[in-house]
Amino acid sequence: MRVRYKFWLEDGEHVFGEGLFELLQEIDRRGSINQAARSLNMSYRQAWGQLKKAEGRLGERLLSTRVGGETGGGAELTPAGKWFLQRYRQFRREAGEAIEAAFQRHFS
Amino acid sequence: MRVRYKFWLEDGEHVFGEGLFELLQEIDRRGSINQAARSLNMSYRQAWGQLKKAEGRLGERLLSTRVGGETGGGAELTPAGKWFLQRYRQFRREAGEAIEAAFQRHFS
DNA sequence: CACCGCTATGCTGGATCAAACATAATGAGG
DNA sequence: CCTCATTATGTTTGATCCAGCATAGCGGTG
Repeated sequence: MRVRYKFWLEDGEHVFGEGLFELLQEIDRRGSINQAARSLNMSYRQAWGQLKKAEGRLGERLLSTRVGGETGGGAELTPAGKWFLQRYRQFRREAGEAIEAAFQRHFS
Repeated sequence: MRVRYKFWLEDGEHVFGEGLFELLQEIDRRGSINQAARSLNMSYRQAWGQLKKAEGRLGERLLSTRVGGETGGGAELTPAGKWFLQRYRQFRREAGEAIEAAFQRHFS
C-alpha cells in the first residue's frame, strides 16, 4: 500500500498542475513544444491545448514561439513561464516530501 | 490563486480516498449508509458502490450491516473500518496542513 | 399482513475527458 | 519552388466515469 497524490493551482478553474509543469520543464530544456511533447509521450495537439488553456486562464503568456525558419520554429519560456516553473518545482518537491513523510508516520 | 490537492491510498488500484473517508465518518456518526449518503448529498447507490469496491480491494470488511428490524437496518464500522478512519483522519490533516504551508511559502 | 426504512444490486443513458486524425501556414535552405 | 520541422487549430471518435432509475428482500411495528 502506498500513497498517491496530486495538487494544482486554481483561480476559480484549474490553472497550473503537474502536466503543465512537466511540459514547461521539457520545453525549457529542448526549445520546442513538439520535442517536449514527444519526450513526454504526448501528442503535440494535447500539449498545445494545455498550454493555450493555461495561458488563457492566467491571462499571461508562458511561452514565446517562433514559426518557420531553419529549425522549423521553436518555443521558449517567457519570464513569467520561468517564474512559474521554478516556483512550482520547489513547492512540488516540498509538498511531495511532506505527504510521504505523513504517510510513513501513520501507515506502514 | 489557491492550491487544491487530493491524495489517496493505492494497492495497485485506488483503495481509500477522500470520498470513502467522509462516508465512513458519516456512517460512524449516523449508523446507516443511507443517512450518511444523504447527509453527504450522494445517492445510496453511489455510496454503496464505493464501499463495496473498497472492501473488495482491501480484502477486508469495513462495515457490518443489519437488514430489517425496527430502524430498517443499519451499518457500523468494523474494527478495521475504525482503524482506517482514524489513521486516515490524522494523516489527511497533517498532509493538508503541510501542503498549505508549502504553498504559502512559495506563492502569495 | 401491509408498511416503513434500510441493505443490496442491475442496468442504461449522458456527460465529460482524452486520443486520433486532418489541415493550414511559416520561413530558412537546398 | 519544394522540402522540412514547427506552430496553430478544428473535428471526430472512443472510453470511461457518474447519475438516475428500477427492483428485490428483510424484519420489526401497528
